[in-house]
Amino acid sequence: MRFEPATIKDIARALGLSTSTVSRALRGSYEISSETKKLVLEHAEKINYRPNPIALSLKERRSRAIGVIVSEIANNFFSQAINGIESIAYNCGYHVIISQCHESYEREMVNVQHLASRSVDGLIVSLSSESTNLKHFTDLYDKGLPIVFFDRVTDEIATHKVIANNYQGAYDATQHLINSGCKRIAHVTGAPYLSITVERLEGYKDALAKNGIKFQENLVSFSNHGGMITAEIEEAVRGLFANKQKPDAIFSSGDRLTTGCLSVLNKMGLKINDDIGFVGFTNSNIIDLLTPCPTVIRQPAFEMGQNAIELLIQMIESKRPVTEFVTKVFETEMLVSK
Amino acid sequence: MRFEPATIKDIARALGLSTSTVSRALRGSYEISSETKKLVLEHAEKINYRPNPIALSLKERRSRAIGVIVSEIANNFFSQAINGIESIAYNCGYHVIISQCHESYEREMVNVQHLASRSVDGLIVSLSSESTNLKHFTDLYDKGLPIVFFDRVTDEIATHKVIANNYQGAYDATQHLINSGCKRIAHVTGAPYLSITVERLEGYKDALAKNGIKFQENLVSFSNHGGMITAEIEEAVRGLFANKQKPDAIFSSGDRLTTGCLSVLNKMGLKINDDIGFVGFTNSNIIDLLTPCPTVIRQPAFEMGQNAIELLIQMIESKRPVTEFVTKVFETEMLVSK
DNA sequence: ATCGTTGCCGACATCGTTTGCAGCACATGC
DNA sequence: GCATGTGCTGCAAACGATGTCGGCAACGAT
Repeated sequence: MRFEPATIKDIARALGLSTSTVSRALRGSYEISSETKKLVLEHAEKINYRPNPIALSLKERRSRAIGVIVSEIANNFFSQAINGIESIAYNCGYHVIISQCHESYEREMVNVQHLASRSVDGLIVSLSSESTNLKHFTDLYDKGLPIVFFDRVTDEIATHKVIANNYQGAYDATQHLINSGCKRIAHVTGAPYLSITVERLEGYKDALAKNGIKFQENLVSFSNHGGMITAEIEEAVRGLFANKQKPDAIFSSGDRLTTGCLSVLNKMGLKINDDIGFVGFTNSNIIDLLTPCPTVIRQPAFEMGQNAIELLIQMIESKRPVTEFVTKVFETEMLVSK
Repeated sequence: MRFEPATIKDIARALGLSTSTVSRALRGSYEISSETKKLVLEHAEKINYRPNPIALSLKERRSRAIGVIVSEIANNFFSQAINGIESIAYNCGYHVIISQCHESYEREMVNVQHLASRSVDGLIVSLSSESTNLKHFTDLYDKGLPIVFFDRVTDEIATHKVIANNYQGAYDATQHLINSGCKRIAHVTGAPYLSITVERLEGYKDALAKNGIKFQENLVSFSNHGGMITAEIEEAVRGLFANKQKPDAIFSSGDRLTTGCLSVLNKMGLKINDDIGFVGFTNSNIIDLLTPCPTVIRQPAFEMGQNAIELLIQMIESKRPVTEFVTKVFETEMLVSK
């Protein structure tokens, strides 16, 4: 079963013209008589002709498609960011191809190859938890494929980056818990190599230091799968409570980690705010339905997505190689529990 | 700035061979000497050669890409279904291109055109709220483009369909509310033309009838944007409470509608189960964090996605036109509030 | 009558890849 | 010595569209 769309040849044959004439007539070239143009346009309309973008891509060596690689779309932050990306791409005539790596290095590598070989004109990437080796990106980037990183970025590649002010968000979260009287604040976070993990950990540590609270290694728990695996979070949280001095608050660093932590605390019968302080990074839009509603740090995901694609399109459409790169930092917002 | 990957010609030139020989060597044809093969393979590896899929698509008139059109990915049901689609597509060598129509007919039409003209080999579609005219699908379908509908389907096109047992899910939901003692059960649902709306409404009505409760028009509220617009739901819910006899329960029919209703009820200060009965269709995975936790109807979204793509791939790879179509119905699951 | 111009159109190459066919060199069979 | 076979390789066409080049008519100007 095959789908056979009309081609420029069909029109040429039907009208006894050459393909070049038809092609020119369709794009309204001045060298075609208005009579012929009319004929061609009418027949094209009649047989519902659409130019084949595959042929165009081959000819023009560009696909007007851009690839997006995130760990999971079932994550409020990413789905909102993708909406932002799409909103701009759509208006600029670009198609967005979304790819999930499910926090796997292997999968990320395969997806990158797949997208690159599908001739995307550029890539927007948030790194997977497992990505320490970035060769699959540098190889392509060095050959000239434009890449913009967002959220989980890397210092190893000099290009545009779009991130949230993770440091400040984490600082604010921690300070908020301290202001609420918490003293043993645990930190549940993602894979240790990720930029977001490092930055948020910094903010957490600095807030503690500023308030004269000693940082304790055993109050930080890294989850390598970033909350994708429920059992991992459960182990992390229970591990924190196995300390001889239990934490009196948790600061969680990521959408899935936050919902995961809340689930586990719920399962353990601990009430947020009453039994234990809680602040988490999340972009969930039903977080306010929880009673009591936890304090959360929200990232402007939509705007971050928009900014990332704007930068990418700039790179793609730039005549000469881009050498000046920006790192755009968006402020986070703390929604305080009522 | 342009990305220039290595081509078969580069290999041919470097090795003093013709492109045909290189092509055959790369695919291991028996007519190429093992010596030449080795040479070609090694050089291909060295310059990191990848076949250009655009050129392949043009030649083979297929793209090994399938398009998915849903209203929004920021919807638990859809993001889970997409994960199911992806899991199978990935293993079968197909690429998934996701497209959102945001419940807009216009947008759906543009996306379909865009995908079709991008030479996708097939389409998996859940209709938008506004789609009554299906010409953009029938045109393509009649020309031979394989399409599988899921979730929101149509009778107008004879093809494979994958749906949940919406009737039974709605029936169970309503029966559950009746069993809990509710008598004036309101129904907050999506656009009236959608198959899911009709089927769920049927189930709701039949459950009422079976229990000797008279169906009342003014207890049903249709939201044309399916919960995407918060204000619309708020108006819907408040409208229901403006009846002289207020409802004592709400049955909501859709992921975003359910979370939307819960938000509005929360805002109105009404406690689920205590002040008002509630059951809703949703695939949210943090619904159990709500206290009290509402009873929900869950669809096997992942499996539905898997089934849809299996059927689509069957159609695509079938030698002769498919004439026997199945409508696969998946049972829903009711998770009763504890 | 010749030249230049203009208006209109077609032949052909191109993008990267596959594939049917042709051809060459060498070996074997008679 | 000639036909046949076989192992290997190259040529060219094709997929759909664009763009460069050149050609052909008809016209006015010389």
